[in-house]
Amino acid sequence: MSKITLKEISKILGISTSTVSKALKNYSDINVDTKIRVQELAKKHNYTPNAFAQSLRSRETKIIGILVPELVHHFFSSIIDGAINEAEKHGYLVIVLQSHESYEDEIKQLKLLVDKNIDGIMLSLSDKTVKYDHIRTIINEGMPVVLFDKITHLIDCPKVIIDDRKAAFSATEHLIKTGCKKIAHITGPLKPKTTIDRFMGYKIALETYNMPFNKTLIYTSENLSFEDGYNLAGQIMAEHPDIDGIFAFIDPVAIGVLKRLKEDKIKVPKQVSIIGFSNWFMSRTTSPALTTIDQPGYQIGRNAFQLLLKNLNHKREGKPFTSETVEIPTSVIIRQSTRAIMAPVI
Amino acid sequence: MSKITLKEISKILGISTSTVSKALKNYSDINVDTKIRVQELAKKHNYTPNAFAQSLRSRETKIIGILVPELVHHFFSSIIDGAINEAEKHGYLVIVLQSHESYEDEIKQLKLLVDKNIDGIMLSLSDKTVKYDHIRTIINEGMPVVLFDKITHLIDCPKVIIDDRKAAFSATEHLIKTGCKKIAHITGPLKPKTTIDRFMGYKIALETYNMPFNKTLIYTSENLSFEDGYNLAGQIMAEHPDIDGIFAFIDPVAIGVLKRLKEDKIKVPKQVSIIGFSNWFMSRTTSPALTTIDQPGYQIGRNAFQLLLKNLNHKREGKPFTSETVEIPTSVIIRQSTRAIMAPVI
DNA sequence: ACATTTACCGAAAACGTTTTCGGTAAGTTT
DNA sequence: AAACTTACCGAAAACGTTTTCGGTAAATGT
Repeated sequence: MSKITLKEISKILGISTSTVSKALKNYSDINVDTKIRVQELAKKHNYTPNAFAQSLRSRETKIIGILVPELVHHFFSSIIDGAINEAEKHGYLVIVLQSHESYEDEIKQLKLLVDKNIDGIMLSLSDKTVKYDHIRTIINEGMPVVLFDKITHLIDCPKVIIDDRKAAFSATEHLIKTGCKKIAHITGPLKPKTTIDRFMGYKIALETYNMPFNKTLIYTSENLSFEDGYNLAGQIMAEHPDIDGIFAFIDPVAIGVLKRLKEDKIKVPKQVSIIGFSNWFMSRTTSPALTTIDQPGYQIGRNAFQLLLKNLNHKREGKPFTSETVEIPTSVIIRQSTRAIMAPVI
Repeated sequence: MSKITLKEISKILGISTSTVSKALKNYSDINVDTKIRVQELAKKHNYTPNAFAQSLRSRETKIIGILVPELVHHFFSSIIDGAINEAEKHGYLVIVLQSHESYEDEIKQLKLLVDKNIDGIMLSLSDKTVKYDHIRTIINEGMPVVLFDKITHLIDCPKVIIDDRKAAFSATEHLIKTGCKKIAHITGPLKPKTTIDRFMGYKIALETYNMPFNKTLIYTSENLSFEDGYNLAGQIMAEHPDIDGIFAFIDPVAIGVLKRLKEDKIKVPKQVSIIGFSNWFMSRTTSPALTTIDQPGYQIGRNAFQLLLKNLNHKREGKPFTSETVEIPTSVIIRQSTRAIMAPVI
């Protein structure tokens, strides 16, 4: 019942396996009649080449790996979605792994992928990763690697990113332009680059619009959770009752804030405007719906695979790897948790 | 720079590849000194066996495939999360594919997996799938397959499910027990088994509690979207202003309903109770937070892999496949969109 | 009639591993 | 001293595919 091989076909037809192989691949030095006989028999028995044997010879699996910190996450699953679909178009399958934001796991999972001889790796770094030799080693051994979203510039390889600083600038700018005078920022765990970038975007926006930067307006959410937002909102309004804008690191936190403010009878956006980050699915379902920053995960995944593919081809052709960085634009999704724009609308 | 092989080790040490192979695998007919020499050299050069070559011999890849209708979906990504983690524990990697709810894609993706000679498949059927020969064929050719969530009993293989009917019964029962007298049900697209099961659970609950079943209280959401819920809520309240409970097929629909009722100044749960299904992440972030049914995706994934593993082993040992069905229990997550239980609490 | 081209096919090696089946040399038993 | 173990190692085949390099026979050119 199991699959037929070249050898079996050759035996049935009384010809050599080389001829069968060539007939199926339409080599020019095979008689048309022979080709037809072979191809018909192959079709009849539903011949498909044995992938192991092909890989063993070609040293290619047509499988890539993708390692993300967490899979159950709208942003990352969108990226994977984009990558899988793009990969499929080019005949590649995708193994998905998670580092669970652990440096050790990241190393372990990468080793699993390398040992399986997959063709390339798409990688988003864990928050804990601050050393990069494990990745450099892999690249030096000839494995094409593309970094996306959680990246470091200390590794020389293609990268796909969004400009967090620019996006955070836009978010803060939106609050300013809609009339906010005193804006708090809920930031994330200290180390990751995204935390710093979003904070910097916030700060630069204030400076650009000649607004004072006040350190006490920075609050930290350790877990980036709904609950964190809920609790911090209470603290913020207690310490700074005159606040009129909050820029949260990420949507769930913003939604926690929103819920708390509503419970405390603080009008959103009349008294306090709220802007989130990431455009999670649920952000359009809150009341009022949450203004936020859209991070196009699907496109990031698509682009990352395309960069990977380029290097897969380079490798096959013996060319050196590229290491370009692609920036995917973000946009402000204006909903009802911020006030209407005051400047004349075009 | 690339990986060292048995042959190269054997050349360096001046012994045969067979000896090297056996030394690394601790065969008893190899001298201890030789073993040590081989193992040290292997470690020094970071030897890892070539996976293709192993697979070619053993006919095993240690890779499984998982095919879901959509990846970007909290429920499915949780399932995949559970499957990946469980698989990893047993040395398996996971290729993820999507059918995008298309019958043709399902066939195509399954073929990709089969052609790659992966060891087994975890599958959740697309909504469009009503014929199952493509799956039966795969199983008959010896591929271990496990069905989960979107299943059919017309295929003889292991299955992991939740009892939708029972869960829907509990949901409706909860509304009844908290005092609802006239309950509408928003159902999904007609064909899928889940739609029918949840509808049946609703209906049976009504009958059980001697409440009339009224056909006009059944509304259909084609897209199972937030927007559908939003719009249907308006329709429902217009046609049945005296309704006091709504059981929605799935959380986003319920949240759409919630938002609309709030906009229409209808008190939830005072005037109308709402219960959803699936316990999406966002359901605890709404105000009032949504009462819903928890479907433990992670556990489903875990269990499905365990069943698959059992058959992977059976296959290796030449035993026939099992075909047990595991039911994962659901639970009602009581939040604020339904009233407090009236009966004495135990 | 001989030389040369063309058309077609197959042997063989290679990818890297695993395992069976001997085989040799040393040591042990009668 | 002959027979027999034991300890250790290697040759070889197998998994299935791909591609190079000839090789043979027929067809064509002088």
